[in-house]
Amino acid sequence: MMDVSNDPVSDLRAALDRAVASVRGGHAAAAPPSLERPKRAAQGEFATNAAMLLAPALAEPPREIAQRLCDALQDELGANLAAVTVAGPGFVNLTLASSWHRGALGAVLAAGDRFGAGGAAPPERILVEFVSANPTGPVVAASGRHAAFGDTLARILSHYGHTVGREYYVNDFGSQVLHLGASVRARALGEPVPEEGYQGDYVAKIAAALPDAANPSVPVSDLSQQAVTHLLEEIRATLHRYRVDYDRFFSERSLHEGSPSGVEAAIAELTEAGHVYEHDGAVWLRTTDFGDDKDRVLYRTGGDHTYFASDIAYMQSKRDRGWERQILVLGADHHGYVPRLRAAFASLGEAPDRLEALIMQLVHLVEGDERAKMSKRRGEFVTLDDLLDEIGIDATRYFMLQSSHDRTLDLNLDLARAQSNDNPVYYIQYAHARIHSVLGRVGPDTLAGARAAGWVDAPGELEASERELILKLCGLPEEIAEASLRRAPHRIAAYALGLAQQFTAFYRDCPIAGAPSEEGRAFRVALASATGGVLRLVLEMLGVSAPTSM
RNA sequence: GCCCUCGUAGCUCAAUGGAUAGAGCACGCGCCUCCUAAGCGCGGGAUGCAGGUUCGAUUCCUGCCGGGGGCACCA
Repeated sequence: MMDVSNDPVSDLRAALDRAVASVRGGHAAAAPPSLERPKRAAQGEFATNAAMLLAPALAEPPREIAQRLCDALQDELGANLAAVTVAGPGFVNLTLASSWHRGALGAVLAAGDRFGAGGAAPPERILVEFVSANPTGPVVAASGRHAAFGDTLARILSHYGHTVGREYYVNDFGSQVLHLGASVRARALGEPVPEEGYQGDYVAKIAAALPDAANPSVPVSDLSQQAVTHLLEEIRATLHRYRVDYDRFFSERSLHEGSPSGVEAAIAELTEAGHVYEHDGAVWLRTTDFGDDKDRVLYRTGGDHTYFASDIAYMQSKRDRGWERQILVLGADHHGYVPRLRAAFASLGEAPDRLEALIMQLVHLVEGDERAKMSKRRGEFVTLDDLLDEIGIDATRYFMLQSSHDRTLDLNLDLARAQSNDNPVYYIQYAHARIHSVLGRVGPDTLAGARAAGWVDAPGELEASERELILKLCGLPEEIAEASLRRAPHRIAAYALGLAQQFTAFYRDCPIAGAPSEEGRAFRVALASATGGVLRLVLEMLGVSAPTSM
């Protein structure tokens, strides 16, 4: 559970709940009341719709209920409440006193790197599988979206209190891999690459790197495995450069080894549960029992397993290794596959909602007026490494994370190249560097003293941009919760930009090193320090570096 | 044809039932004796169309239009 004393907004919500309880008597509200930041400054620092929600049950005008709620809030919050008013159709607007803001800053500083952490209720063991591109070529630029999304989602869920694993499912078994091997062999011998093969120049590089490439006594199937191993190392290195590291690269091949193999064990379990039947010489899973629109084949006529069978065995493996929830980050071209996966998951006796498929929309790399085609087989693609060389790791990660995963993303290469300094990520990093610079100016003793000070009883009113910045900082726990619950890393990208903007406004309005009083200087140093810490925290979640000078 | 998904400023994106829809880029005009001008201020500009539910809809529902994707004993 969240440590309530380190989340000022949670404390405020608790006070609101008590006030609402005293007003509503025995009546129940239709929904929990909101407590949110209004868009306009004239509407206070927080607003609640509680009175409007209570109106039907109490059969009274919302504004009258709101007036009683104002009195109850005044009793709850005492001197920490500067103003409370009824507005519009029955909103209650609150403005907090400077003592509240000072206390809130103290709570943020006390929380440190744990600010906004641990809200998950209950914490779960969650496995996030992402990218999982076939190991038949380098990582393409578009996979950078999947990689950044999956990785940052994992970081956010982890901060929120879940136990999170990252896996990459390696399709190292089957005909695509054999095509790769045949292509490498053809390149090594200077022969034309087969129709079904891979044409890219990278195939020639692999051929040059593998001693057995042209050796006729080494069968193509062995060569295929060597090529996969080689490519997998490249993939791992590229993703590591992109700050994406996995707990495990899970081999599909391993599901076919041993006796019984993973696939055999999975199908045995499904058979035991009565979901499997034979028809026309093939073995089928009755996925229509769990919402799919047709049954699916596990073993084809002739005995070959389908990829679906391997996928089921992999889901079983995840389950048996103790993962309570499985998140799959899939490409838009796989969404038709989801109903059968969900049906198979249910057939394994799991609650269907514990398998979540997040469908990523496409990334288009735009160059000039054209969308670059990215086909591995034709060798016409931009690799993730190319993109990182071109616009940098920080800009790539931020750009990929900026938009919601269910929207298509056009990444304009010309723009990214020409205007990389205008990317929002630099603005955020600049705010962080500036904080570091200012804090260096005041010296370590002042900094330590400022951080340790208690602010609650200090006199004096705060400047508007000081209050706004504190409120922005206080918004982090809620953003973490939203980003976690909605699987929406882009919220954190938007928050980071907003926080940087709020800091810049404070920096403009309020001299830090040159504050008029000693007490005010210490307070501003503490505020800048807290902001730097939260910026570092969110940049870390985004996988973007937090430079101390620029 | 059927199914899924997305349409918000010129462009890239925010906003999961709240009040006058927010940023960045681009554009126009102003700001460096001043803790980093990679910055700040001011200005114009947007919810695809039509209904419905609601005190209140960018948000939920229906239809239409437009983009993307999917409808294999392929991988």
